[in-house]
Amino acid sequence: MSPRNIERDQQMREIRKDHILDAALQAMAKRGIDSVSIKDIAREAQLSIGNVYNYFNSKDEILGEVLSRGQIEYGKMITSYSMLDIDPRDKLTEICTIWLNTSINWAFTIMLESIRTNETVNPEIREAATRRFTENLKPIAEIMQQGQTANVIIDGNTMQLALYFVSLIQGLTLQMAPGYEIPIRIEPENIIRLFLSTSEH
Amino acid sequence: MSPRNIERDQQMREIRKDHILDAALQAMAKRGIDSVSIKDIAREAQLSIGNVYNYFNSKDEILGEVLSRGQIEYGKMITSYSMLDIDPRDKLTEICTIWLNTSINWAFTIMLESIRTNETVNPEIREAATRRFTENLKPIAEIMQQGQTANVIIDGNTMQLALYFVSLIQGLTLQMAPGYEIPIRIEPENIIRLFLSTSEH
Amino acid sequence: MSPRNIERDQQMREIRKDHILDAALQAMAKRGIDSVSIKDIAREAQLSIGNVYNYFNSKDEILGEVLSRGQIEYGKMITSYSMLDIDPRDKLTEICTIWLNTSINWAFTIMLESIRTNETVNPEIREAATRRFTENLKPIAEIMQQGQTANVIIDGNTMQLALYFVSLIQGLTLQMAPGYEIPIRIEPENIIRLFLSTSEH
Amino acid sequence: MSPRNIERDQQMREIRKDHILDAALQAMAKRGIDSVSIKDIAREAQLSIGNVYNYFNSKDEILGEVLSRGQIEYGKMITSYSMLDIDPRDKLTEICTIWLNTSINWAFTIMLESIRTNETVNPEIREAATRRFTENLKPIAEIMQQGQTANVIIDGNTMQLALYFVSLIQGLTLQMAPGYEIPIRIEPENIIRLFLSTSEH
DNA sequence: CATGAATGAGCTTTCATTCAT
DNA sequence: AATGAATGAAAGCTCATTCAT
Repeated sequence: MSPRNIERDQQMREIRKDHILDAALQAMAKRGIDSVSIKDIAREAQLSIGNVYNYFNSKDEILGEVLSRGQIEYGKMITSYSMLDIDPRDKLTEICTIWLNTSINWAFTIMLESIRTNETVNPEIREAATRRFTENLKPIAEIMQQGQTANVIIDGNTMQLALYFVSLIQGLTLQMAPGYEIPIRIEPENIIRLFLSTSEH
Repeated sequence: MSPRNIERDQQMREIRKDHILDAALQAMAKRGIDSVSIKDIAREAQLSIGNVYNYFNSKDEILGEVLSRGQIEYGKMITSYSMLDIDPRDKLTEICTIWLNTSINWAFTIMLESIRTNETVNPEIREAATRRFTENLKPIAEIMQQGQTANVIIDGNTMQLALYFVSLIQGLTLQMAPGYEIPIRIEPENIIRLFLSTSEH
Repeated sequence: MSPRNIERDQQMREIRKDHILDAALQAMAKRGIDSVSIKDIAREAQLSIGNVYNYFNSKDEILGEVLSRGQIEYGKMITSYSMLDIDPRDKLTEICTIWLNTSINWAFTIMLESIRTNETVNPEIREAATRRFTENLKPIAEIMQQGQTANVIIDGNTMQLALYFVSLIQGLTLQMAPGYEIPIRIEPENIIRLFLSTSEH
Repeated sequence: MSPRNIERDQQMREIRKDHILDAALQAMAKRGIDSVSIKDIAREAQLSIGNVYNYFNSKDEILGEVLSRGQIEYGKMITSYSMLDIDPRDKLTEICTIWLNTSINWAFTIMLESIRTNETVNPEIREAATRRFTENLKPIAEIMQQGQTANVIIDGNTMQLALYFVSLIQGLTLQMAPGYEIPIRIEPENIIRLFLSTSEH
C-alpha cells in the first residue's frame, strides 16, 4: 500500500521482464529466430504462456525488445571504448574481438534483418531498430576520426568507414552461425589492418 | 501414342520451373525469406498452390533451388572476372558494383543464412549451400592473388582476404534491404581501397 | 467403320478396363487400400492419369469394380466346387486352402468393409457389394447341405453355417495381411474339422 | 504460485483425453476408420481442432490409443472370464455374446487391420497393436485348455483354436458394421457348438 | 484416345493470442 | 499475478478430377 511497495513492484516487474528477454534470447539461439515460439520462450523462462503476456503484449514486442536491448548494450560498449584514452587501433581490435567471440551475436544480425523486412511487425518497432543501428555507427565513426587524427586510420568519410567496418563484422558473424564450418580463420588483427593507413602497413 | 510433343513439354516444364523460381525470389524480396509462403510464391507466379507442387516437392526444395541458382550464377560471374586480363583492382570494383547494384542480392544473403541455420531443412540442401559458398570464395582469392603478384593488393592469406571481402559486401547488402534507409553512401571504390596495398594508398 | 471394328473396339476397351483393374489391385496390395491414389493405379497400369478416366468415371468406381470382379470370380469358383461330385468335406478344404493361399485376398476383405462403411461411395456400389456377398454364401450353404445329407457336416441352418465358415476365413485373411507375424500355424484341415459332425470327430 | 488446483487439473486432463478417445471411436464408427478426420473427431468431442492437439500429438496417436484402450479392456474381460470357476463352454458363449452385442466392436477389428497395414503409422504403434492381439489369444487358449481337460472342447492346439475362435468372431463383427443387412441370424450358441468335442454334439 | 498441367477442396498440424479460473 | 485450456487462422501439402492440347 505504501509508495515503497509500488516502487518495488515496478522493480520486480522490470526484473521479470528482463528475465523473459534473457530467456527469449536463449530460446532463439536454440531454436532459431523464426522458429522460436512463445511456448519455447515461456518454457525457457519457466513461466506459463499466459503469464508471459502479462509482461509483453505480443511476440513481436518481445523480439523487438530483445533486439533493442542488444543494440543499446552494444551502443554502450562501443561508446565507452570510443571515450577511452588508448590507441584507436586497439579500440577497433577490441570491439571486433568481443563481437566475434560472443557466440550469440549472429542472432542479433539476423534479428535485425528479420524484424526490418517483416511487414507484419509494428512499423514503429522496425523504424526504431533501424534508427538505433544508424545511431550506433557514430561511436565507431568517432574512433575512425580519432585514428585519422593520429594518422593511423585510412582517410575518408568516417561514417562510411564505420558502416564498412560494422557491415564486415556483421557479415562475418553470419558465417559463424551454427551449422556452418567455413574452413578459414577469422583474425581480428587482419580485419583491422584493412582500415589502417599507408604508413602503418 | 501421345498427341503431345514430349520434347517441347520438357522444355516448357523447365521454363515453368524457372518461372516459379523467379517468382519465389520476388516473393521473398517482398515478404522476407522466413515469412514467404507457398501461397505468396504461387500468387507471384500466377499459379495455383497445388500446381506449384507439380514442379517442386516442397517449399524447402524451392528455397534451396533459388539459392543454388543464385550461387551458381554468382560463381560464374566472378570466375569469368577472375580470368579476365585486366587490373585486379578493377575486377574487384566491378564485382562489388554489380553485386551491390542488384537490388535482390540482399535476399540471397539472408537465404543462405536462413537455410543454413534452419534445422528442419534437408541436411543435403544445407550442406550444398555451404559448400558452394566456400567454393565461390576461390575465384575471389585468385583475384587477390593476382593483385598481390602485381603488388597492388594488401598481403596476407588470400582466402582470408576473400572471406573478408565477401562478408563486407554481404553485410552491406543487408543494409540495403527494403525498409531501411541508412543515410550513408556506399561507394565501391572506397570499399576496394581497403584491400589495396601500401604503395597504392 | 464396319460393325466388326466397332465390336473389336468394344473388346479392346474391355481388355484395357481389365488391365486397369488388375493394376489397381496390384497398387492396392502395394500401397494399402486407403492410401492408393489414381496416380499409383495409372503408374501401375502404365497409363496417364487422364487416360484412366477415359475408362472409369471415378476412383470409387474402380475400387467398386475391383471388388465386384473379385466377388464374381470367387462366386464362380465356389459355385463350380458346389457342383462337383466329390466329398463335401474336400470341397470345403479346397476352398479354404485356395482362399487362404491367395496372398491378395485379405485386400478384398478390407475393400468390402471399406466400401461398405464409406458414406461418400455411391450407395448403389455399396449395396451391390453387400448383395453379392450374401449371394456368395449360397453355394457354401449348398455344400453344407450336401455334407449334412451325407451325415458328415454338423447339423444346423446351412446359411448360418456358411456365414460362420466365410467369416472365419475372412477373419483369418486379416491376420495374414502384410506386417503381421502371428506365430501360429493356420491349417485348413483343422478349420474344416470345426464343421464336421459328431461321428466324424 | 498457481491459482489452479494442479491435481484436479491433471484429473480433468485425463478425463478429457478419455472423452476425446470416446469421441474418436464414435467418429470412426460413423465415418469409417480411414476416412475419419481430426475435424470429425473434434466435432464429435465438441472441441476445436486445435484443442484436440493439446491432448494428443497426432491423429495416429489418437487412433493408436483408441485401439490400445480397446485391446486392453478386451484383454481384461477375457482374462477375468478365463479365471472364473464355471463351465468353459459358458465362458466362450459369454465372451462371444458380449463381443458381438457391443455394436462398436467391428470398428476395432478394422482399426487393428488398418493400423497394421498402414506404413505411415509409427512402427512402434503397429508393433504394439500386433503384440497385444497375440497376447490376447492366450486367455482364450487357456479356456480352450480348460475345456479340453473337461472333455467338452474339441482337441487340437489351443492357440490355434483360440485364433480360429477370435478370427471367426472378428469376421462376424465385420458383417455387423452399419450399412450391411445380412439377413442371417448370428447365434453365439451355434458358434460355440463348432468348438465342442464329439461327445457333446 | 492420350497426356499431364492445372485446379480447388480438403487434409494434418502449428501457434499467437485470449480468457475463465 | 498465474495458469494452461481453448480458439481460429494460417501454414504446408495431397489428391481426385477436369481440360486444353
